[in-house]
Amino acid sequence: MEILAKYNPAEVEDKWYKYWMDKGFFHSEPDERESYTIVIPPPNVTGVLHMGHMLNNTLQDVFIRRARMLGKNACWVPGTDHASIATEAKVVAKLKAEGIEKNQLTREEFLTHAWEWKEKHGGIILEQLKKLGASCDWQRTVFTMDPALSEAVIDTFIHLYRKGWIYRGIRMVNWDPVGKTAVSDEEVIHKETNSKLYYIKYSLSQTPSKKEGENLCYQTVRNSSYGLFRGLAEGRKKQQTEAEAILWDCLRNKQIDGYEFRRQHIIDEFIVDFVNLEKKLIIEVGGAYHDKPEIQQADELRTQILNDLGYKVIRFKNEEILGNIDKVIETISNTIKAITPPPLDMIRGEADYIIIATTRPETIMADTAVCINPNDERYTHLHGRSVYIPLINKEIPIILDEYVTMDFGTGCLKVTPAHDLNDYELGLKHKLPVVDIFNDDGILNEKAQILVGEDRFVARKKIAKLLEEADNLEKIEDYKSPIGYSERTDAVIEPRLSLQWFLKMSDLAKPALKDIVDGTIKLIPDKFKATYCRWMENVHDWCISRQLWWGQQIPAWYLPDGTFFEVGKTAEEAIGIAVAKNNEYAGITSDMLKQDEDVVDTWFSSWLWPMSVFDPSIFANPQSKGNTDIQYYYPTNDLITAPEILFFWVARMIMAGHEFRNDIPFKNVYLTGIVRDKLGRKMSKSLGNSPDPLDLIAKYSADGVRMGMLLCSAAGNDILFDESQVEQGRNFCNKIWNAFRLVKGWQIDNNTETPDYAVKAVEWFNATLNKSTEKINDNLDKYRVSEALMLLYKLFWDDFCGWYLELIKPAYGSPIDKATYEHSIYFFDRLLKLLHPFIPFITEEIWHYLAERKDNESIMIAMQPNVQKYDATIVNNFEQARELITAIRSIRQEKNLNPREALDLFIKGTFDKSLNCILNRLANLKEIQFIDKTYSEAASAFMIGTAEFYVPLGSLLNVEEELKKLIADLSYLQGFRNSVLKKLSNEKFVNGAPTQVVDAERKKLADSEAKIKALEEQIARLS
RNA sequence: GGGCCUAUAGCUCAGCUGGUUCAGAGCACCUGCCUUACAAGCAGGGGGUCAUAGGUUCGAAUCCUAUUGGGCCCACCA
Repeated sequence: MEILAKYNPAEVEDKWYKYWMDKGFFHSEPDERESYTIVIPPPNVTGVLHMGHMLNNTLQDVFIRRARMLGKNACWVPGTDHASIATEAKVVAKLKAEGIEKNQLTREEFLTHAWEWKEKHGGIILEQLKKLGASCDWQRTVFTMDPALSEAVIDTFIHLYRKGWIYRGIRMVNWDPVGKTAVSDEEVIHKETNSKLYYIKYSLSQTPSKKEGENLCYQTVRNSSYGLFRGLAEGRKKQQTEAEAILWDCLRNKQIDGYEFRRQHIIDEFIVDFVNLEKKLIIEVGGAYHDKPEIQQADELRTQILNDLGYKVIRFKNEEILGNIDKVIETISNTIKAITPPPLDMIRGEADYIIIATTRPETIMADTAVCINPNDERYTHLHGRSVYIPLINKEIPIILDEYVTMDFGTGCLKVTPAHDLNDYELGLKHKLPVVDIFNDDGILNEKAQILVGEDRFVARKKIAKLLEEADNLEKIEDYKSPIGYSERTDAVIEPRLSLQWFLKMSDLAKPALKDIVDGTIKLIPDKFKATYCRWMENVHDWCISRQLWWGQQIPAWYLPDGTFFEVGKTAEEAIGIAVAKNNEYAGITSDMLKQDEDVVDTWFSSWLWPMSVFDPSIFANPQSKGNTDIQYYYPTNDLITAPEILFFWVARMIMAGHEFRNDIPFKNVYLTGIVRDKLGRKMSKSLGNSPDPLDLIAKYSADGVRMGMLLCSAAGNDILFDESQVEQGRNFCNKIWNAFRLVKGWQIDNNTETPDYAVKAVEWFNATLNKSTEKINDNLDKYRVSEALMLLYKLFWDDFCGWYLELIKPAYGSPIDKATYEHSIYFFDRLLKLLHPFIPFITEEIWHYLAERKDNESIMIAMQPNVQKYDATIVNNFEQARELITAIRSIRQEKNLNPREALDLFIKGTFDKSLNCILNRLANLKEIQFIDKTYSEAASAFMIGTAEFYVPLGSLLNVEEELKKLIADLSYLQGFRNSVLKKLSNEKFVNGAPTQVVDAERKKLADSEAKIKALEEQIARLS
């Protein structure tokens, strides 16, 4: 048999993958064994493999391969997701590049293109997974738009609709103007974005012009009276509240011949109580202060100024209003009739506008109110008034709501119910109309009146200019604010009202919450539990419709006039149901009905995944037991996925599991981290910081890449990926190969007796192998994959190669005895089996060389040997010898001794004599003597545990240095002993701590004292 | 703004029930070696006040509180 000096992964990996496939080792059928099932988180059908997939799928493969080797019937179901938005976007882009617009095509034509695209590009990612070594049951490969699975989605829709959980409603949705579809909250990414805050003047009157200097002649008078007036404002307010309220009730309801009054208007810095701007009539309500002469004087001045401004002023005392309101109204009515209306442009005032701050000036045309906080004292005069939208001069009311933050912007908020979620809610509360000025692609429509046909962002720039020209733009500030972007198209999300289908979540969420709370389903790591629970407690209804073509078309039917008719799998079914409910529909025929244009959200198919991959027929009849597959494989065991989709996939699968199977979909959810680059940035195409996994495989082998990923992948923690880790993985594979070459290169001599050292080495490695296997299994059972792998790494590299093989390897050209050889092969075999789930290819390759294999054999279906009992003292004694050898090598290095020169060794204390052969072999010793007194010659002395060791060095010994070392050791030990003493002399400790701990401390004390004694003797000897 | 997680060697991280497996691993680094499996290697070595400040305890990297970094999720103040 010829073994290559250099391991050739590319060839080997392809060879064995093909072998596994040909032999059908990946395939699973239900049998009497315990099942172990994983369903793949289906990657996008048109996606390509990225580092996140690599990590995720490597982990799945490790779990699956391990389960298989533990004798379970392991089944890993692969498949792809149709990913409606992402795929449709790609197809649209591809068509566009060919000069075809989507809107030129019919639905059927478009879908033909989409399917063609899917056939061509779909499943590339699955082929890539094969390169990685994924042991998926490819015969079971599923696609979320396979006919049966699509039908399952439709059945689910119908089932939930009949249950009353799916409804249609107008909602504010996140609109993607590029994808022209609604997206779920989860698909919106909020990014801090640089924008601008526009301060826009909204006029309080239709002709807001203030001619500078016109009123200058009144300046002096005004100042004197105004100050006085303001000083009394507080007292006035209290006394008049009631009277004003009564009067306002009448005026507001246009009880005076339909004339409109405004309350607390400012005219030339005077706050007047009520004013009719059209007729320029001011009504003042007054109280007791009128008696004071200086106030009467001020009032007269005030009236005079107002008169000069063209206003007619009438006054009522509080008592008059409270006494006989009818008479008051009559007086007002008579007065107003007598007034000839002045031209509108005469109306003016100093603060004849308010300023609102907005980041979206292009939506002002859709404003239907301006909102202020009722507690905002700056604006009390605006209560009940209205303003005019600049440029289009549309009057909108000022409304009051505590929702408005007083200290943000100007404290005035423009309310645009059609284009902002909060404004929408505010609009609902205040019964405001909704004006939608955007088309579905974000272009302004005719309702905007101006800038019709412009894109929203172009309109923003243009309107700023228009506002500036009209003197309506106060200022522009730079501003950072979080903006929602579509996850799929990266377009800025436009909040938009539309008619969508929703799924009621409250009832579905309850059992799914309970499963996680009580641990029926375990999250690994469980730090995600809290987040999960909060989300499930505050779950929102799920908008399940998408304005796309690629996906499962919603089975709802509409009458020719567009009104909703009925839900049904087919038009005929819908008619049947509708007619049964209402005989009036008897005349409807299927060709009159039109199916809903929209498809369901992709997750509305993915949430069925753990069931639909096995038996998609159960959704038509949720009571059915389902086929053998689903009965055998469901619930699945582990789900390995990313925490970012915990909510919109994992949680929903749990919900669907309860709804359709009355059972959980999986027992454990292993959450991987996000793969980041060295600098901690998320790997992404746009950053270009993600290596191509296939390039990495080509460079470092699949085994190497798997190993590199796994070494740094503690569950739930993000992993900072660095190529050096993959390099380490490759180096490890190389190490295994070389170890194998060594072992396989030996000549076996049946007649040679096993040397002592080999007997000892075998004895020790056997024990240490079992001990490590136990630890590795324990870690794997707890999903500590990276730790398990690191233990294995050290077991192979350090223990097996560094010590075992070094010990037993015969001199060059000499043969090895049969027993040792066979033991070595046995160890190698066990190591390979332990390693196989992590690095499947090289282990398979070597395993086949290791012994004669039959045609159908493979390490991947071999059983993991059971851990055998081992003698811990063997491991411990060997450990002592190992430390001793290291110490001797260290002395050699320090003293610069020729490694070929043999040294003597004196031992005082406990040491397993039978290991002398090991010392001789690895430390090149002449003589090993046991003594019971401190060694008195010039020697380097050191301790391992309580045993003392001396390496005579004669004149080479540097007494001063040696002393220094010993004294340093001594002082450390003394400090250590003192701390232990302190503990032991503390009654609280002795009484309070568990006896084990106290005993351990006692032993520490005894040991340290023995050591101190020995050190003191050594120091005495040298000095 | 609300919540959660996190801070340990130059880097990436273990450290599980507070106590000799408590200060660890791998990588990187330094020194010496091309020794017949392996320089993608071998042998040896130096690195840390466990973020800061308090507290609980006989005893704290570990538990509590606060502060300060870092991250994530939710909510969006126009």
